[in-house]
Amino acid sequence: MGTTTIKDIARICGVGVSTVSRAINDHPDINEETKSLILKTIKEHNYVPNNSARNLKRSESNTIAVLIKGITNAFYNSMLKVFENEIQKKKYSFLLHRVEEHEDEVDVALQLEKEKRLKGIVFLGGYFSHSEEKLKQIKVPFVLSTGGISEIIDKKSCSYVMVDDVQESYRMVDYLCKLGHKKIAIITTPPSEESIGKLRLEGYKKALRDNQLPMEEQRIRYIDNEHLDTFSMQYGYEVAKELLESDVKFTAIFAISDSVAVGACKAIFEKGKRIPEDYSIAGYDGIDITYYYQPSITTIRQPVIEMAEETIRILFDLIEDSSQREGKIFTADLVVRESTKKLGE
Amino acid sequence: MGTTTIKDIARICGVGVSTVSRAINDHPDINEETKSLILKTIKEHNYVPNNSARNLKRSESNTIAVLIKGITNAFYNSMLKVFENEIQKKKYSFLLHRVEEHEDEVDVALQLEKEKRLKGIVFLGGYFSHSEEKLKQIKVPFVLSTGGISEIIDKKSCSYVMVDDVQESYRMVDYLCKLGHKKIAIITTPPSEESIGKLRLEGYKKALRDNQLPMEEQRIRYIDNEHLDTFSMQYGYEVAKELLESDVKFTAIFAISDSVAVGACKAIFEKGKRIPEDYSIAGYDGIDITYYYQPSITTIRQPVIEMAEETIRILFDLIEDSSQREGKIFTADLVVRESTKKLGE
DNA sequence: TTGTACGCGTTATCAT
DNA sequence: ATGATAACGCGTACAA
Repeated sequence: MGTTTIKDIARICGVGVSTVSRAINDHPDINEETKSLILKTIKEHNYVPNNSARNLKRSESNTIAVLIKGITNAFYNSMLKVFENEIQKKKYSFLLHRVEEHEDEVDVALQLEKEKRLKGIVFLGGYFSHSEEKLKQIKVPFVLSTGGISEIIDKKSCSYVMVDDVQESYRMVDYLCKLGHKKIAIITTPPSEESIGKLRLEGYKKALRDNQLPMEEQRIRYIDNEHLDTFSMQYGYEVAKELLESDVKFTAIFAISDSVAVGACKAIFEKGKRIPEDYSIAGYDGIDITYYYQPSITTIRQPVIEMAEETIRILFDLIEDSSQREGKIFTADLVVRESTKKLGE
Repeated sequence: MGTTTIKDIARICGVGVSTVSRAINDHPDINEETKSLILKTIKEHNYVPNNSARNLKRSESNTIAVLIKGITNAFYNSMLKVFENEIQKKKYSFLLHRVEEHEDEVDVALQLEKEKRLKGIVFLGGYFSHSEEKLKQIKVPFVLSTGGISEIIDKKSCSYVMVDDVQESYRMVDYLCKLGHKKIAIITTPPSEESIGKLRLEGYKKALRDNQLPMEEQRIRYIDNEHLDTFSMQYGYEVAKELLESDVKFTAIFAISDSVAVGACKAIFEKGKRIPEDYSIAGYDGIDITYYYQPSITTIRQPVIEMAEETIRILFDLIEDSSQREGKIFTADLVVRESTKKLGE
């Protein structure tokens, strides 16, 4: 014998398979006694229904999938908690699926949609750039959440919840300018990398321009090394170290993410310099460590909880009211902490 | 029409379904021309095979699943990378599945085993406590990796890779004792919580005993609040704050995890105290931030890469050579950094 | 090389 | 309330 199936249980109980099915799925039309008998034998024989067969037969499920690319980012966790709760509250079930870096998230979605008869999809994170044509293939409601949406995508064609990365990084750099910093370095991703770093760099450039500051290529910093995760502390450390050892002048660093900022801080401390007395440091994301780091780090905090709530709200609107697509751009907070100070004070 | 199936493709191409199937699955017995015609039409019509049907029909797959409980822990990521690579290298496919806190990981495994015809399973993290009887139900090879294995489980009955949490936390506390600290507080999980914290607390107690130091209940610190994640920075912060505001004397804190240690540091700084001059702080896990924090934090570093490699090695041994169960306990490193110092120096 | 027909394990429809 | 049976979409023996 291979694995126990519904037929085995039926045979053992001396009933038909449909009766067993009824027992499993809490159907009304079934005698309480036979039901409990069946349930008992199921336990005894360790019978586990085969999900593939169920999904195949079922014409629909109540599953919402959350596809997440680059699970590394710490703040996804708080969003996931919200998703989980809200989805459960609505009596749907929740499926978290991690998308590998090299995979195409839309392809994965398409597969899952068929395999699990999804009711809805949330795309979390990642730098979303897909042709409209491809997105059209997705037949169930979906929402793009967090993470820059490439300009390639027509925002009119799908639902999304995001912050404007260009504007928010502009906000930070502008703040540094207003503090009197004129030589602001940025630690960003290499140009070859399709990522949110592009957008944040753009905000940096725009802020310098608006503040009539020259943009020096020398102060745009990155390392092009595929073995280095560009959103890690180590990356920030390495890049900042190179910067400090060069003869490029600067009084502040804007790091593309909080983790990178932390790494940069370490490099600065190693050179015997102080923060913010010698250099001001700013991050982006608003993860826990910025509050707990010593000194605490100035950052851009995305309203992750609210964004997650809005994401799921929109998704359910789409599902239940089959309403129109809906997009929302959130404003982030500039959280001023100890790592930045007015120049010359 | 609902969704396109293999039949539709067959009809469109004017061939039989089996030919289409052969094209999809790279079977040898097929004419190159018909194959490319089929592949072309598949693309054009955006046909996506239904995985549920495939899994149902397939008697076996080449999938290795990694079940992970409490995805929060940062160092799981490095292990996952290893798993992913090694599994790919062996031409297996990799399935990551997150297990919710309230779910039973073995039940999930049992389901997945049937649904996906798994070849093997890795249980990652979590405080593993299941009856042998339950584990016996899993028919495919599996390895328990990282995370304390409850004493309930007979280690002789399954394969595992782990560090001895009792011994390693003993190592750390013993080190603190040898530095001259006689009043060492511990920030741990509440007794109600079934977790790895129990084991680390045990090591703490044993170390005090062996160093002829009295064990003061007052110095065993925790907060019993289900809304607080006990492995978070915030938890460390809150507990340390309570400790500092009590009149309990101590010169060192051993935190149950690095994140907790970071939180504790913050609380200490807020009170205007210094590390390590006023208090020594020690963590556990060896995550990135301990190196980048200011001051850098003394910790126990688990050899995660090696452990991951060993895990996958054992699993493949089990699968391919159907060899016997195998267990390995790794020794962790005591990484001495700036956050701890000899008392009175 | 290609097509037909059956079965994978389950749910749903229809009798009974 | 219960049981037989037809799908669900795919892979694969087997026949051609």
